[in-house]
Amino acid sequence: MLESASKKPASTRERLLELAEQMVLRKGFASTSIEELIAGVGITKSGFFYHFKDKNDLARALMQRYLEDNKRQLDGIFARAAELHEDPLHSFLIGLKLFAELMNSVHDVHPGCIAAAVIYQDQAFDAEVRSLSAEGMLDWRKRFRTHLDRIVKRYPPKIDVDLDSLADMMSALADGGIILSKALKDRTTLPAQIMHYRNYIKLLFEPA
Amino acid sequence: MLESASKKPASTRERLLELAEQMVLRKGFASTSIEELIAGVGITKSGFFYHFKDKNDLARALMQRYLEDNKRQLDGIFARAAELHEDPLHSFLIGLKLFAELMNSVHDVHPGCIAAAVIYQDQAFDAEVRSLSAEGMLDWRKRFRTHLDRIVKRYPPKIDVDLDSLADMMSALADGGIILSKALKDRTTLPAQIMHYRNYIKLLFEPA
DNA sequence: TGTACATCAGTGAACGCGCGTTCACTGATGTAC
DNA sequence: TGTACATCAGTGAACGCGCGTTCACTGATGTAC
Repeated sequence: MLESASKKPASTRERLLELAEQMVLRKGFASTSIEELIAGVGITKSGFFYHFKDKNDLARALMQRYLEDNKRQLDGIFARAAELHEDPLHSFLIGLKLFAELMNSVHDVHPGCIAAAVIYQDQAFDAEVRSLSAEGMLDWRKRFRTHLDRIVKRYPPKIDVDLDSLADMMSALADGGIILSKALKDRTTLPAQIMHYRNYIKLLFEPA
Repeated sequence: MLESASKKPASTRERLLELAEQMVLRKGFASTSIEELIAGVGITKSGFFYHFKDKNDLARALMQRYLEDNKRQLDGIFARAAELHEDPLHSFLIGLKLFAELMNSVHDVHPGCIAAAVIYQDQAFDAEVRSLSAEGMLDWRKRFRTHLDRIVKRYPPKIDVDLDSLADMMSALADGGIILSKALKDRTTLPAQIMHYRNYIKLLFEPA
């Protein structure tokens, strides 16, 4: 209530994107019809085509918006974690805990990851949208890899591991955890998987 | 060559399912048109409706076929692993290695998991198909949970973990690893994630 | 061994509906001089 | 301060095409007696 009072009213374009995201995550892109979308937002079809040149343009905007929100969230979490502890391993572990908590608190069941949703329908999108989703995955790799590089300088791992794939593991568990949570309608599975990643990092790097 | 010589020619129904699986994994269910499907198999549209009562019936058959193949594969792998070592932890670790190797060998890039594909388009399917995909996830949980229960009896874990979510972690990493591998067009990411799971299990249970 | 009937694996034509897209137009607001 | 023009955020009607589904029919093979 307090929050919504402080929000400025969303633009038509923003409301289109918001509703489209929900629909794409629930039904897939092809089943998300412009017709249903505009009915939900309350404009005519031509109004839609004023905002987006065609349906693929909507997909592109959706991906971009999603990736930006995503970055903002992760930046916030790990900036906060860095404030709370200066050691690279411990600040990373704190960040992962914060991430798990965030995934636990916000939603009923996590609505899903646009980048992952696109992957299973990628021939329905143009090349630009597909490469955006790949970029998103590589951004996560780079982001987590940076933490791991700092950790590995101070803490030798107990098992030799490839750091890129260890960074990727976070994406894999997030995407996989979301799928489990949607399939089983259980909001706890995603945070639980993030905490397993945290355990693995602990066991791998934390001295005995 | 040798293999294909020993194969009996696939039935029309089987060829429909095989092609439909590829198409669903590439474009999503809604974009997989009956029209394109029958063009690929070489029958008429009415021929399709002889085999499947409607499009959802195709989806149901697809899911069932996928889940059965899946079970057969995992049964084979872990039966073999049980032959190779009687200790529950070591035979599980062997099974995971075999699993990673299988995922590395078979495909160019892993084509995808039907159960995961369904999750991001679930409102396009009827309730039966959705519940089949949830059953698939629960089958994996039960399967891996059985191994973990036997392990935990002999080896106390170094960190207290919930065994259901530790079992789920394998599904999460498989689904997430597939998404990564499809997004980045890199066949190594899926087996790499399975090996990280194996590392985690080792670190968690193996005595120092 | 022949005939009658049933089942299997389809064909061919037609259906209506929803979809994405286009195009000419409009009323309200902003900007230049 | 008034007029002219431009931009913004849409409307309304029409389009054709592809889609899933239905229905009456068919030729080849299998089964009963």
